[in-house]
Amino acid sequence: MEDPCAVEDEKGSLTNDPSSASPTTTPASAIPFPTTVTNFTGVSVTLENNSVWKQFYSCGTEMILTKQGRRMFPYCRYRLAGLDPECQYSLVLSIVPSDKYRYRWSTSKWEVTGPAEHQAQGLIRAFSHHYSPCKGSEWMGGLVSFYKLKLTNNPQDQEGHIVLHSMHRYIPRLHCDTCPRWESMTFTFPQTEFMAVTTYQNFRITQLKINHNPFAKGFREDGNNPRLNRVTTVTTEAKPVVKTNTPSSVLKQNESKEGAVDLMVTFFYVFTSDFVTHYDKLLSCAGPKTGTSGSTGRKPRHQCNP
DNA sequence: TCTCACACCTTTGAAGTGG
DNA sequence: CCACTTCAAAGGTGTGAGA
Repeated sequence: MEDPCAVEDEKGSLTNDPSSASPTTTPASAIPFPTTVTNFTGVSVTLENNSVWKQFYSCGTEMILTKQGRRMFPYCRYRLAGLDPECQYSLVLSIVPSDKYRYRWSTSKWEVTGPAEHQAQGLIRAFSHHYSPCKGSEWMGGLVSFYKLKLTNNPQDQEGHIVLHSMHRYIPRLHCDTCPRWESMTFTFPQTEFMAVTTYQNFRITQLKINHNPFAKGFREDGNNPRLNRVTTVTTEAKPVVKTNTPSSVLKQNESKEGAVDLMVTFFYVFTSDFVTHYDKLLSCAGPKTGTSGSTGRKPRHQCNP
């Protein structure tokens, strides 16, 4: 399936309705977080969809956890520079607690309710790009997207999804390791921090998700959606109607495919400090792109399904 | 707080059609 | 044989009821 977020940046301009802003939110433009991080060796990583992340961060990003696994939205998409073109690198996205607390949603803000739950050893916490390892020139030649990463709250998950605790705060970290591993670099973007939840708590986050995520298009206001009409009727006071004149229309205008090669991702397990890869099937599905098909280069579905 | 069924959506390859 | 259109399947989305 095509990268659903490929046009979100170009779209970029979520309705900036001041009247709908929560008193506790921060204007996205006022967030000083860096778009590009450069380490001491000169390697730099750019958060490609930074504008979207900033909009979500200004409201307090929430990510849904489900038993079967839910994709992140927005997801992490990077552009790398400064790598040794001939050196082999592995790219891994890990998601780590950003503090040691558990939270609850109280009317309009998050409150600490106690210490964080203990994260059991061996739980899946990282996601390796399936091109890993790959030459620096190839990593730098396109975008590195982790849109297939899924989050779950199921400790028994066997699908390779990242296991998190609901109502805890996390932050993704990009690891760039040379192969063989004699150097490791980690890049973190504070604006990608999020709260893991099983149900959205902040309705502004729901609005942002609906406006930006094409898979949630059915919840946008178009005047002909009986379900949305129902929701509007029932929750007029609590949930202002989603405005869509911008995102959905711009989305149509931006249906041209993203030029850069959008690298697929796959998963791997973390057992203590050892990474055990098991993505043979996905690798077999990661053929070259053909024709006007999407940017994932996936093979027919019946071959991809485990 | 969490799980599940649901309706609606996008994406994609296969099948069908016509030149 | 090729280009184009149509269709169905897979899978992603948030909602809302109920546990």
